[in-house]
Amino acid sequence: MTVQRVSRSSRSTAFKEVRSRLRSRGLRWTPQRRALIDVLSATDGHVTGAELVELCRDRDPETTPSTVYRTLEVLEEIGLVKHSHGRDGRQEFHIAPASEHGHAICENCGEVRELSEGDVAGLVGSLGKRGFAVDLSHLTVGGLCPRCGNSGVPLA
Amino acid sequence: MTVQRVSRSSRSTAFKEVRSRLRSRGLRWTPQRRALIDVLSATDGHVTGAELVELCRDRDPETTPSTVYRTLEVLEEIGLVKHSHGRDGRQEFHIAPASEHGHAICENCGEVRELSEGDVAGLVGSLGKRGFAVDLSHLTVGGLCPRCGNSGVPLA
DNA sequence: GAGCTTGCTGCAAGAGGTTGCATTAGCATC
DNA sequence: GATGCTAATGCAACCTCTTGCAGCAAGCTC
Ligand SMILES: [Mn+2]
Ligand SMILES: [Mn+2]
Ligand SMILES: [Zn+2]
Ligand SMILES: [Zn+2]
Repeated sequence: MTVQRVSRSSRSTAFKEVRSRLRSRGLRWTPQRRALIDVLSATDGHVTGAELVELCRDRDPETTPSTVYRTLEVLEEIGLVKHSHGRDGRQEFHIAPASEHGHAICENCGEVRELSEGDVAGLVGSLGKRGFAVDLSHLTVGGLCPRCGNSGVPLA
Repeated sequence: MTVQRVSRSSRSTAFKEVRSRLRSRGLRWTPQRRALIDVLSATDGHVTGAELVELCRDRDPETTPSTVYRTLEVLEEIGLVKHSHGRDGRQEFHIAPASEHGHAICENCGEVRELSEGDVAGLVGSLGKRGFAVDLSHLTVGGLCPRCGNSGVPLA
């Protein structure tokens, strides 16, 4: 009971924040956007665009993909989500993480691990010296994880 | 004249090499594969899958996308090409490079630069210590190049 | 609450790529 | 040169997005 009350109130707080961030840019608060934000707030980790479309359809079967994808763009502009690209290049979304980070993806089993600052410091510094400003959420590296390294036949 | 004769002969040598590499695996030498290899041998740098389909269609308007993409997979298995993923995650192909390498892509202007061993040494080492074997051709990092860093509005 | 502006939605079409399946055609053998 | 095994092709359908456009509706104003 108490738990539920807390989670409900924290969610509606999150809604108000997003709503005002949209409104301050002249953007609108619509049922479709509310539904997507609701879905996003209930997910952990990485979700693909197609998965988000499905999750929205669970609430409202009328959901249109183009609206979802366009809303995701808007939410990324206001900093609520970040996307990266999984193997095959599919989009994956995070609820805006405390810190941006890159990803390492196993090409055999699909396991995703987040990269630490230390992991990427060399690359960021090296490119930085040449004037290239790295966008951490678009730093993706494929390879084979420890479990797949000896046995697996690489896929992607 | 001399130049042309040399380039023709070096190309047909390349054909024979690929042909025998295919045959030794029980794979076949078809007109469609020959056309694609011909197209690939005439390209420099990075080409997208869709571009290759178009280039093949220039030679043979009957060209089917699925055949091209499947042939690219085969050519990658025998080591003739390597693919990586550009911004938006689209596939890009290289004629098998002397050394594998990662890519940095400007999210504003699309410029691609190849990463040196030094650029990625830290990341490869750091992941390596945790048992993750990096596939260099699937190392892509987005960001803003020197020209776009101050002015441009990021796209992808 | 009615009107108005303009952002948003839904639809249809299209781009890039993948997959299952029936048919075709390499190529090894005779 | 004909036969047969099986790999490769072409087709249709599908997946993940993306884009243009006409109509709809959020939300400001009076
Ligand atoms: Mn790939
Ligand atoms: Mn992207
Ligand atoms: Zn793995
Ligand atoms: Zn640039």
